[in-house]
Amino acid sequence: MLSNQSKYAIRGVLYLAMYADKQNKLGSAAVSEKTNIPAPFLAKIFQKLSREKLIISVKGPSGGFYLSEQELDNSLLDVIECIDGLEAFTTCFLGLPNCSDKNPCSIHHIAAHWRDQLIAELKMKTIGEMATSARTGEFRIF
Amino acid sequence: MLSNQSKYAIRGVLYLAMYADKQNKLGSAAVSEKTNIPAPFLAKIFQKLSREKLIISVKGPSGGFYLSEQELDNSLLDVIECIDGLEAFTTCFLGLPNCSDKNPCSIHHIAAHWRDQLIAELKMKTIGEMATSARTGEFRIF
DNA sequence: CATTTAAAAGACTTTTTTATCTTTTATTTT
DNA sequence: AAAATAAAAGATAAAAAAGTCTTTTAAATG
Repeated sequence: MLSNQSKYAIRGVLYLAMYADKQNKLGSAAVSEKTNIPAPFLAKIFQKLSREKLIISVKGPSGGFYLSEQELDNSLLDVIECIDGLEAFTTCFLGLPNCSDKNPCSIHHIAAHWRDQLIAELKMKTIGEMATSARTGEFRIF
Repeated sequence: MLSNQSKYAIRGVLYLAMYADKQNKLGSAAVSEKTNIPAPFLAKIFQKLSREKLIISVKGPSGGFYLSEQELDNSLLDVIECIDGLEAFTTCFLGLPNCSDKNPCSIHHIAAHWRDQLIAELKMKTIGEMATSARTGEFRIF
């Protein structure tokens, strides 16, 4: 469903949201160590995310990555969209070109409804909300 | 979510279920032409399916592939399982090793419910039922 | 029984995804 | 301004998935 890149991106961003801020920036190497995400790969992913303004990057000494209020307001779906795009969510489950509610493929009715729900939920959840939940121990990110 | 192989497998099997039987076997080349699935790739997929007894293969003149009553009773999930396995459905959405209801990842609650429903429905639907629906024009497979 | 037909099996190629490494650029501190 | 630090960018490598081709094996028909 999600590519490894997207999975790593979500985990990396949530780690930053939880443990980094303007005063305490974190390098990709540090996050890699804590989350067991391959370091150079995570660096690439952070590059993409910062280019799309989903995280803030600061070069030089005491530089690193963090999220401000603004970035914390983005949704999980924004992160996925930045890395994978939305094709996996919007294209037919069986890969048929003209599949739709009016002209459904064999598993359209099974899949489409539930997929819409998933998208809706991923769109609602902000990074900040998720980080708060994680801090209260509601779930873990590594 | 599903690999191309699984998508092709579902479409190929449904085509056989609809248009082939013991008297009228179909070769992979014929199915390929009708469904626009790359011919040698479909042949590979049919090999796997016949090895797992999800379709019947007969060699020689007037040979080909078809499904008998027995095969028509298998579920869509059986086809997916034969090709991709069930990992995509059973492993954590974020790839965390110990993710479970008790010890959830950040999107576990969002994703797990959705996925369970999808599995349940794919398990219920038999190839035969799907083929019948397709014949009545309820949906299309190419 | 030889020939023909069609699938099985397996080797091989290409493309995509995943991952790594090196060089460059920007920022801060001294 | 120079040195040090850390991310950006881009080139490269490895692995997996997708797709193709060739040879072998089995069955049926004349």
